[in-house]
Amino acid sequence: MGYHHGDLRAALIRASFELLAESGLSRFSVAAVARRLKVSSAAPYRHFPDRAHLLSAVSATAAHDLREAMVAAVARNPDDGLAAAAGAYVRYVVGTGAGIHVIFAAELYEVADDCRRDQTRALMTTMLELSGSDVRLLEATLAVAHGYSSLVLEGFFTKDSVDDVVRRAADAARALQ
Amino acid sequence: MGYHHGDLRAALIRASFELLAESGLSRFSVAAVARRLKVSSAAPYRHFPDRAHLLSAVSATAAHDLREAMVAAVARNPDDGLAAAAGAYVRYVVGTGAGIHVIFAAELYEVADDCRRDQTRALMTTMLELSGSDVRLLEATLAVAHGYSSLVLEGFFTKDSVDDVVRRAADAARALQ
DNA sequence: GTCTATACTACGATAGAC
DNA sequence: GTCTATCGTAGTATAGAC
Repeated sequence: MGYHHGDLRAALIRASFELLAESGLSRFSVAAVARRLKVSSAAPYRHFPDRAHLLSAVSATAAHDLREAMVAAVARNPDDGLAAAAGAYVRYVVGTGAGIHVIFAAELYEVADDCRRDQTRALMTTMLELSGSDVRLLEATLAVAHGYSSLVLEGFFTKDSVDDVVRRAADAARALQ
Repeated sequence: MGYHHGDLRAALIRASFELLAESGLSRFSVAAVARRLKVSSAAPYRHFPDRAHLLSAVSATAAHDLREAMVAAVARNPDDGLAAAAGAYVRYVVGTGAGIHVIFAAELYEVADDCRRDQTRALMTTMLELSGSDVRLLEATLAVAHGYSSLVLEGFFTKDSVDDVVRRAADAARALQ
């Protein structure tokens, strides 16, 4: 194949995101990621011991980026933080396909990965702070945001722009308070 | 194998539900359903031309049963219909694993199946009526119900009883109105 | 660090016997 | 209507060459 990367590890994570955005978690595979990068199907195993650990690295990155997106959205809307965060969640997940079903995927439960643990904890902590430490409000807001994201990814809102859906999700989140 | 069924077709649909409830759509396969019923992996293909058509029959059954569950819940709570329906959605989906991600699965889009089409249309019509033909309210309520269901199936509420989660989902749905 | 090649598993689907 | 047997495909993962 004769293709060399400066940093295949990082490229694998990037390509994983592309695959998730295009086809979702159900179609994610190490082989498909390798194909996308035009490396052999064995190459990824030099950087990740197995499929679950690659997915774990994706989860950690998604948790980090999602948290950043939410924090930025709150900073832009200080009076409407939680709703803005819900909107940011929808925008991020619709764009990347990497929502809580990836970040907290059941197949990752027994994968020990300190980086992922740190990023997911930081994400949860931030979300809890945004909810004023109201766990019930947090879960309801997360349900709305995840629900809207899923409806988009499932193909329910084919003619609606992402901006519209983000707005409606934020409206729904606001109504919960 | 030497095992004979009176009605393998119906048994396949039932076993598919068991599989969905235990392992979710991602682990669903014709082979696994056949194993569960102790018939050969070829037997299902006498009753369904392919995997998608079996899943389509499951989708039709789920749409029918879910609609019935929602209608019954509304009848028990005439003053609080939409929230009760949202609670019934969560209860049904948590129990069966067959929510909108199964009923409206993308892999079924090009499967022609009049039965499924009728059942999914009836389900959507009923839900729209419950929302007073307010499409925005319907989508928000569905997002909440689907969101809570997903959080349960994803393992977020491990120590909470289903009844509790159903109540909280109904509370959240009520807040949207 | 990447390749080629391969073993193993699982699934979808079909052919032909009974 | 179900079986056994089989083919094709795809994915996970490993061994060994370079």
